[in-house]
Amino acid sequence: MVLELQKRLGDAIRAVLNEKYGLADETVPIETPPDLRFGEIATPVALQLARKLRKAPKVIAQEIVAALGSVEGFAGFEVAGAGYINARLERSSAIQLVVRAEGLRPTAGGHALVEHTSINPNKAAHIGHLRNAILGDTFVRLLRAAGQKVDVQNYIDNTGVQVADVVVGFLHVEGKTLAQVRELVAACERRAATEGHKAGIDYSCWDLYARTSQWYGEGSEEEQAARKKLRYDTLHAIEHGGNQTAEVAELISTAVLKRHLETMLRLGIEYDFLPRESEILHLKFWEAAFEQLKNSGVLYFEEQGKNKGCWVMTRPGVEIAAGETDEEAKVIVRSNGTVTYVGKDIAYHLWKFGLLGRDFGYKPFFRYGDRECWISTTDGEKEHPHFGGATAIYNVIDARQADPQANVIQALRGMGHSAEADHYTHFSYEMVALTPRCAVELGYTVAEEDLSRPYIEVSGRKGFGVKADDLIDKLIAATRAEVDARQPARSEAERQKIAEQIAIGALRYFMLKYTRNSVIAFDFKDALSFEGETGPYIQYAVVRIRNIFRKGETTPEAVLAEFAKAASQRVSEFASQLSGADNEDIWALWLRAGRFSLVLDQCIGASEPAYLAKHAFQLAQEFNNFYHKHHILTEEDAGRKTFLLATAAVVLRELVKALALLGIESPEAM
RNA sequence: GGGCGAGUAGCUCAAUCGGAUAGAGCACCGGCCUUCUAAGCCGGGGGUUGUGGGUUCGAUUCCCGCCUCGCCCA
Repeated sequence: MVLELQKRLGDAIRAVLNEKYGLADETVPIETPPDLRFGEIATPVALQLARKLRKAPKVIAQEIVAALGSVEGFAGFEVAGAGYINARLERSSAIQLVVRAEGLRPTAGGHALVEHTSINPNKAAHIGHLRNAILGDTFVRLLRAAGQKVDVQNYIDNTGVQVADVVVGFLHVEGKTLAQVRELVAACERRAATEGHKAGIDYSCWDLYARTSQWYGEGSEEEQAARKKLRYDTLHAIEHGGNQTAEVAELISTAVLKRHLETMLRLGIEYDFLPRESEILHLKFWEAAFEQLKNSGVLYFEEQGKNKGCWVMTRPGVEIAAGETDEEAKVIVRSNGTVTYVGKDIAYHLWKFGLLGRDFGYKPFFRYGDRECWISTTDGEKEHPHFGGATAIYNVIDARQADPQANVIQALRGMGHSAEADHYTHFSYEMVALTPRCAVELGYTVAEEDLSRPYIEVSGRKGFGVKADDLIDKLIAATRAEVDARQPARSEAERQKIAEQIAIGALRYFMLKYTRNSVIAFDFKDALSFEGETGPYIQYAVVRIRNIFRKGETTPEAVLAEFAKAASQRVSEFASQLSGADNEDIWALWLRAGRFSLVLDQCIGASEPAYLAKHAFQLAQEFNNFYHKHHILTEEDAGRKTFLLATAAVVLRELVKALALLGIESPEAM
């Protein structure tokens, strides 16, 4: 409702500016005033025009208001402050728009591809991965709510150095054979089925990875050199494929990947397709991309300087005189012929936009009940869904990867794919670190100089961090204890379900309340909090509303249907329910409820889910205020009671909708 | 050395393209459960927005210098 009326006001003012002053295409900033006494929508447009028109801002504002006349949906306009134009809405018609949930749908169409999670399949997922997956999954939900077709991908680097390290661990630190690793993987799966995910292969790999990383640095210089060689020989064997080492890597990475999918499923996170590095290598994506890069002149062969013998990338705006070399140029193919990570990433992104001319093979990998998650393979099934060929892509990748991401975009642009480069979004976010206190609490030894720092970076290599499943378990245990105390009459299964809903709500909200470029200094005290600005606070507001309808023996749907039917005859009654100082909070609540499409628009425009998290919290907060001030079920005036019930019903609908987009369920009881 | 990000209340964070009195949560202090659930509500103290300049009718926001911290690259 608010978005629609903002747009209408902006259009009306632009028309006035055009007619009255001959100003075409003037941007009209639309704002929300700091207080309801200034109206509901405002613009400082007169302030910015003062110099151009050489008139006092107040005079311009008055002229615009006079020329505006009446605008549908608005009760009036006034000039305030230094020259603001404040608009007041026609409240009774505005609430009808809110009841009907009318708003501008953001332009639908387009095929978006969101890549998130992308955990190295060599150890258990940790809290940093949770932030990535929750941000990505929430953004997928937002895009879909805006009417876009979205494919969700989780890129799997199953041939990288991290996987190689656990393979070295199994084969050379622990001295296992392929058959023994196969048996271990199977044993872990059996044990995890009965003992829970702590018995999973990802947990054993967590420790082994840390041990192996340490092992590389131990022993004499000769031993260390031999171990380093072993590491790279293992990596190359895995990349090449078709040998026992690669088979171990395949076993481990596949088993760990399955665990990751299970962990994420606990949070309601699902994927459509899992493209793997092994297929990017074996299906020779790079070779196809290399030809295109050479032909388009993006890559050139360096004849001299420190990058002699490498294929490097031209840099926009950098002129290299004849005989000179660009020492800062990005190396894509090293002088020994190996391709850098950025090179392979360029090939992969050409595929994402349907520009590579090659495709993966596909086979089903993981079942979500009603649908299948597919994985890449060299020889796939004949019948499969089509992935790739997107018109817009979003890569949920942490801020440390900003440079390589920029390099890929630069390569696409250099190849002439400027439309694709424009629709390539590095959905960047900062890391999740641990507070020193939290690290000490977990039993890690923290260096003296680190104790005074605000946070310490987690490190999989050191085995330093909080595992995702451990955190989820801890949250469920805490919520379960509370639910058991509050809901003794409910069944075991019901209590468990509610506890899980609250725990996941707390976790997802915690990861979404911070804007993306803020480092989260993780602490159990904050993450296990269920009060104040948290998921459970919002869920609690939902439960309160549901209780009102339960005790009132009616439903939100019935109330809203009746309300909508009678609306046209009751305009003046609504107006009186919403006027007067005592009702200002009720109007504020309706207004907040009507902001949804505006917030959705802003979230997508800024790639920032935190705005919706904040919106949901504010709506819940204003509802709690309303809840204490107006007692609905004991209201004696029937018309008033219906009006209050309709208010609660609309807030319920908006809260449930917003929570669902944040991936948070709304419990029946708490 | 170069690049990117950050610095706002005791702590953790917001602040819609430069806009009206810089807002929340936590913590602290004081109230509110015989009512639709207190995982809640109300009230209170808390700020030279790192620092020095500049642009502007107006700067937490934009520009320049400096300081501190983090990350990436060489």
